Amino acid sequence: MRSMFFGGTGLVETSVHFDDAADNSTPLHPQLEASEVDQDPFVGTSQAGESSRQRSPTPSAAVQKGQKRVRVRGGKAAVPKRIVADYDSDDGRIITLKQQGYSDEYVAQRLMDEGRVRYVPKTVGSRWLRLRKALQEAEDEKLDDELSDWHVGEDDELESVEKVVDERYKLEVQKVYERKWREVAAVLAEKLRKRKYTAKACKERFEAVKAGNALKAIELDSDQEGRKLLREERIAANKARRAEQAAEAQRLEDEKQRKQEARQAEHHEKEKERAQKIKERQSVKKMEAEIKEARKREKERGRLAKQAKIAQAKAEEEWKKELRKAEVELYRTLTGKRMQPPPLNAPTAGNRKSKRTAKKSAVYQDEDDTEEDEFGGSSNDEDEEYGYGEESEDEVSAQEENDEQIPAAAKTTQPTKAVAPAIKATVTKETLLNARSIMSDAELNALLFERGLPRRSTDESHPEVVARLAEADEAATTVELTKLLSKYFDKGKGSKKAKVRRLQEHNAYNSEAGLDGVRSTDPDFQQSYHGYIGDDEDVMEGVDA
DNA sequence: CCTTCTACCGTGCCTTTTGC
DNA sequence: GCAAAAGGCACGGTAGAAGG
Repeated sequence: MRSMFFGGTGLVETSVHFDDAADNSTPLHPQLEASEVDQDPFVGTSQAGESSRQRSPTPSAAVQKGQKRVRVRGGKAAVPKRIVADYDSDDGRIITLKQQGYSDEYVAQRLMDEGRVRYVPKTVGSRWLRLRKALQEAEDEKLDDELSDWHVGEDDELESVEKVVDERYKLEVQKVYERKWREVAAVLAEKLRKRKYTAKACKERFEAVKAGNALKAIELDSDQEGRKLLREERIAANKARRAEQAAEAQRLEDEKQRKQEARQAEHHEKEKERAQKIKERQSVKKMEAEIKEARKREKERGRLAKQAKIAQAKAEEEWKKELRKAEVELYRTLTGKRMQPPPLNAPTAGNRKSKRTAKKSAVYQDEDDTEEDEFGGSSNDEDEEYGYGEESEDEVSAQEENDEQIPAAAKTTQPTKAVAPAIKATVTKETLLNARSIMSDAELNALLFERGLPRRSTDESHPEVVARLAEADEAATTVELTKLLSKYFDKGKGSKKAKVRRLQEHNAYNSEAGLDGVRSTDPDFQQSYHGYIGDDEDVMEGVDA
């Protein structure tokens, strides 16, 4: 907008104008002027709140001859001054600063700071507006004088520009005309002292009169009946038109409402979908939480089972100690001699175990005491693991010193079955798939002990031990199987075969591997179980699971 | 010379525009 | 939508011309 400020003729040169401020240096009150200039030149706005009129002692005198001004603190007082195109340096300053985009307030302050006139911001704005108008008029005059010759192509340019601008003005012109006819109707009503005709009626009548096709004044028309009919027709037509307009408006309203309802329905549907999705997500989360909880419970169960197993192993160890004591006591009671300890140089656990098992049999056959020295020898790892360690033997030795009576309880804890020497069992595909295949050597040894079976010999493989246990299962009576199952809270129902299978599974599932989820039927396990792969030779080389 | 009238200026209040 | 700036308008006041 400001680029069009002087009708597009560019910025105004402000320096060449006559500076009446300089010329106003002769003050009305020279002494005051001199003192202010010397002591406090152009400084201070302590009277900023006062109006310029109040500050000006004699405005009329100040502007007499057009150039006199009263110098006040912070510049000259504002006094009426004509707006002319041939402006002075104060106005030139205003123009310059405003063209640079400064606010009225800033310009007013700058004028004061520079010791010029003390205008309030509003006056700066007002002068700026009026100066622009005056300068544009001067510029227009100059253009009309100097640049009235049109050049080639400018007519076409003018026509197209006129079209564009005219388009913008059409609506404005229409509005102005409507206002005009409203005013005509109002003034006419004032003149007739009664409001009889609308703006529209005034306009139509005026145009009809001009065109010469207006109806006669009603009083002068002889066809009163025809006029009446005409009026009724007009009323009916207008009524019909209004009804049509109302119908159209109603139709639009209905359409609008229908669209609104459709939008609402769509929105509702989306909300529904969103709610469904949220519900699904919550359901999945709930399920995941349940799975997590189940896993946690399973883990806890495993931990408890492991603890129970350890407790069982400890109990077995205690039981073995008691058994050993009972054996020693019984031997002494029957033979009057001390029982021979196992040989010191027993090569392997398996060997020793089998020998000891044999010895256990010998116990009942009144064995002599030639092996007594061997019994107190060092034990191997396996012995320690299953309660045959030094400690238990020391305990036995300690007991020897005050062994006067055989505890009746000790006798009852002896195995009811005679322990036979280990005879290797045949490994078959069926025994290889036996649930107990997953059990460790130590666990199998414990099981052998628990079942009162001969200990594992050095050359007896893992699958062979499993097969031997399976044979023992088959050999057991159903009553015995039921008793064994009761340890696992199994009521011992079903056929003997079912009982055997369940016993094997209980043993396996409560082993370390079983608690970790390993099963003899797992392909991974079967691949790693050497006894399973290959022919009979391989089977004989079964290793720890 | 005094009074009246008119044009114009400075300013205040309110509205509109602009920039963020 | 809001605040600041600018614009529009009206009013009070003054200078100066005109008339009595």
